[in-house]
Amino acid sequence: MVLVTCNSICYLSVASPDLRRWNHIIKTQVLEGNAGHAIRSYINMQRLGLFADNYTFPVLLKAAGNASYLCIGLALHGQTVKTGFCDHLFIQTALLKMYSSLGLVDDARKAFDKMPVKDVVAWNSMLDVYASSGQMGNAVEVFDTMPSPDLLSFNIMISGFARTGSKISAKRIFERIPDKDIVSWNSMVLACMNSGDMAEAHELFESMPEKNVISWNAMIMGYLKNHLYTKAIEFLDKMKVGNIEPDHLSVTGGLSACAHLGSLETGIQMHKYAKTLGQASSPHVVTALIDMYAKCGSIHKSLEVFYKFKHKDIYCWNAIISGLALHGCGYAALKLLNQMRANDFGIKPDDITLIGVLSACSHGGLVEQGSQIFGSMEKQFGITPKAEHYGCMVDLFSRARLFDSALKLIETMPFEAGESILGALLSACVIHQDLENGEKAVKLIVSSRGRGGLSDGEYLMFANLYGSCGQWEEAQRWRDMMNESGIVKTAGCSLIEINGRFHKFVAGHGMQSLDRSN
DNA sequence: TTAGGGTTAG
Repeated sequence: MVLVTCNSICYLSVASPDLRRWNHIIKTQVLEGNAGHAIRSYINMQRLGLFADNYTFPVLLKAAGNASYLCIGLALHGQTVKTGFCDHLFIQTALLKMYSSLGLVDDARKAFDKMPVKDVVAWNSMLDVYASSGQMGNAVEVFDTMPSPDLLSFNIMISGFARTGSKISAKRIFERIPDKDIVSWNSMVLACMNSGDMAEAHELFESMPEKNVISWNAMIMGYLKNHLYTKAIEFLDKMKVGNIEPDHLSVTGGLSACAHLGSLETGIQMHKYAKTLGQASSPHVVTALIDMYAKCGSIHKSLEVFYKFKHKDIYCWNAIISGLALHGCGYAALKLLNQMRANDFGIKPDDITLIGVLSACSHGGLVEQGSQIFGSMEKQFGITPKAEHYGCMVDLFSRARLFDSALKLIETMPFEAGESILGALLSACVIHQDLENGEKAVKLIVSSRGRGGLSDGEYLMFANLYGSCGQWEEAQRWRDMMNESGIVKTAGCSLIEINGRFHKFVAGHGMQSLDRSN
């Protein structure tokens, strides 16, 4: 038998019934992430008169699931029925998983229900389908029915509850495990973090019998999620002192914290540290660097990192375009949009790219260009505008004082105008001291939500609108209404770094110095 | 066969 390789697709030049060889080839291709090659190998195999067996089908079904090949997946399912392999336990489980990967949870359940005999792998696979899609009610039902749950079953349940931020349910399961492993502990820490209970997360973290890099990252990411950025950096520092080497996600978390704090100095140090760790060219880290430099005010450093990086993917492009938007560089953002689509890179913009581009147009006052892109999103980019895109356009029109266009867009859009869209409209009226249009916006907001449904921010914006136009009595009336409704506005505050120290400005209270604490 | 945040307007 002679194997010929062409573009990583294998052909047998001599028709040999060596099915085991083919199974090995297909399996390797799937493991390498080449689902398309695996399917094509299977087609070639069939051309040679060979048929799939109980080793081939699970791998093929996995390939179809991984690559979201719905039609191929359905055809393979049909073949298993025709050939009788659908009675095979492993193939039934593979079918269940394939439907799950295709996002067809109900079909996965059907495959599960059809199984006459279910082993623990089948039960766990069904549990995982529900837990990873956030359907914890169904997961509990399966978990309670299964005959003998193992450690994996318990861990799947905890991670499912962690994802939905259900700390109490997660803990109930956690406490039932006789021999917890590191996955159980890490998932439980995440459950606490995702439900906002940082104290308990910390307590658990301290009492863990062993920790790995994922345990540390769970703490860093948890603090980030809960907006405790300096705490996140503190944990990264502690990793350095301890024996755990931070990985690319630890560094990404640290950079993200710097971005949120606007701390360029710490960000630069973090960049140096990433270099010493050899992670400065990980795609995650590069994206976080581009974002950090832009958010900390240095768009030039941001561009430098972007241009130096050779393997630019959609995340990098989106990060730099959003960064340019933040800095009001409308034309530069448009230029990069064209560059990414050009043959050299050939990357297809997604909905996030377009949010960045539209906001760049908005900040740069490029009304015509923004409108043109928004109008051709479907045709040119194959992207249906979401509420966020409408929000950018309302912002763009409002900033350019084109209130009629903004109002018209709000009236015709297929969504109910949320707080952010109406807020964009209103804040532009405040800036331009435009009482007439501002009142229109107030009426729109009040009528869409009712007076009882107004947020504290909206009450204050109304008051600001009237105040900015010199209507002090009306402004006071809205403030009074806010106080009457029992809303206490949290004081606005901002952090700024001066010579390595953080200073906090709280509205109405001036400046406080801080030592790296929020 | 179970654990982890790269990019998202105002």
